Amino acid sequence: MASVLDNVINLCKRRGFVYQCGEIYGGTRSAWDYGPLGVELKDNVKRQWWKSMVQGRDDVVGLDSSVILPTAVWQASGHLAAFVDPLVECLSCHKRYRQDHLQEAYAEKHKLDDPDSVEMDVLVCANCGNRGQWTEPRMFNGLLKTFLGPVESEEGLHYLRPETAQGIFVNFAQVMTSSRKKPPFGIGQIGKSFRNEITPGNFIFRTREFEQMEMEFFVKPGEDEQWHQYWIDTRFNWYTDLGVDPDNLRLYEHAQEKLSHYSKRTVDIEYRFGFAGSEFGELEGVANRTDFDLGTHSQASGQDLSYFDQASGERWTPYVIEPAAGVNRSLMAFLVDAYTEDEAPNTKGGVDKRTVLKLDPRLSPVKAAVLPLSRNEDLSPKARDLAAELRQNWNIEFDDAQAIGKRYRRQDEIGTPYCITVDFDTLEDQAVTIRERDSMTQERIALDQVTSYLATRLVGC
RNA sequence: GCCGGUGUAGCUCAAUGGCAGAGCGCUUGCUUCCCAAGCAAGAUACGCGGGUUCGAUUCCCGUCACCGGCUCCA
Repeated sequence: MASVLDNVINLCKRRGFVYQCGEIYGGTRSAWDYGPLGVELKDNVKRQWWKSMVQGRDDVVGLDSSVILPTAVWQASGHLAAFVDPLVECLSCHKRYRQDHLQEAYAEKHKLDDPDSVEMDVLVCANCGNRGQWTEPRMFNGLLKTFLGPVESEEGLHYLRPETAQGIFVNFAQVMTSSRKKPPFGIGQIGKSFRNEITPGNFIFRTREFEQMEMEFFVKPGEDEQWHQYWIDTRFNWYTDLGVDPDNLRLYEHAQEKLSHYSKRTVDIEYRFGFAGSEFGELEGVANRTDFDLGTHSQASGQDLSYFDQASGERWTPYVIEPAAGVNRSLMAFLVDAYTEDEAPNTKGGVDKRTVLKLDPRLSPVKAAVLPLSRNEDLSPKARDLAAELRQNWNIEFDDAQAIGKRYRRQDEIGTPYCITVDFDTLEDQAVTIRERDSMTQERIALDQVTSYLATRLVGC
């Protein structure tokens, strides 16, 4: 039995939302390419985020910082140390473990204070029961390396960012003064990040190249906990406002001892993707990063990144609340949540399956399709003219191939909210039939009113 | 990276050590055609490399990719 997730993946490949990267050369894992419909959808997701998180708010400004930063940034941020994990492998069954996890588990069980002192030859493989048979630990680095400059040497070693956040922290003081903002305020940014994941997988869910929508919100210490809750709620509502069923969303509170090196508290927003192993998958983490980042960058760079509060005469380093969302993951969640299979009557008196993407129109890759009732020397040009007019404002498809019913279904499948039919009566009454996707209701609208008809219904697109 | 599984058309699946098949989809034409209609025509596949063989999509080896697990978290 194919799951909704399988159906969505299939639809994505079939209709050109997502292609496998480098497929003609056998493909590569790590990344995916977005086709004609995929790029529209992804762009719409990003635009909606930007509108609600940056443009729509007086207390947030935007930024676009670079992928490559000075190596010192990653030194200070802790990523060079924290993104490296020691891995060991059981010589008997070849199962792999993180060495520090094994040591911690052993130390806890035997009430030892120092996990680092636990020798490998006492550790037992949980999978096969073999004791003390391990490979030497190998360091696994999660950062992608590249070499800058004419000669490939260690001096040219740089890293691609594993998160966009650091670009915000290092620009904090400049943005604050040039935009004349003061805490509480935020800096938002959308961009690509890179992580050398051990196992990419679950379609576009985990990849080595991915896109993030991050916002760092700077607040006065002591006010951080209220703001943290505010952003958890605000971000949860963003998904439901764009049509995601709240029953398919949940909040996941990170255990205290498993928090990232920078975080005091993190709450994830997860979606019920229906993965084989774990049903839910993370869309977004909302973290309280405290003053960790500005603090370490102040210290390492020698630049003062604190804020002088004139009202109270105090100087403090802001705390940071970070809602960090995955573009590709949320795109996937919107698709899975919108996917429905209706039953619709057909001309033969039977019932057909109708696949409909019930996407919010703001996310739909195509806003309307213009369909002449049949391919005809009078109807097709008339319809092309209308499509050209509407294209000034929206992404519009024109389709006159094959039967009209089939064309409606094709549009339903990609989530197009409106289908506009030019028929033989149009030549007489200068009006068209507009059919709405979910209700399948039809209205007769004068040709010169079509733009304003759509404009009132496609608000925010 | 390791363990297990899988690679045939856009999709879902057949068959075969000797010319590669279907359904759906797609393209073109015809039909005044409003919810996957009909008729006709057409395009498209054995993941890649090597070996065995007179001959390999089929058997063997390697490789690449995908799926499931380990590790990760946007």
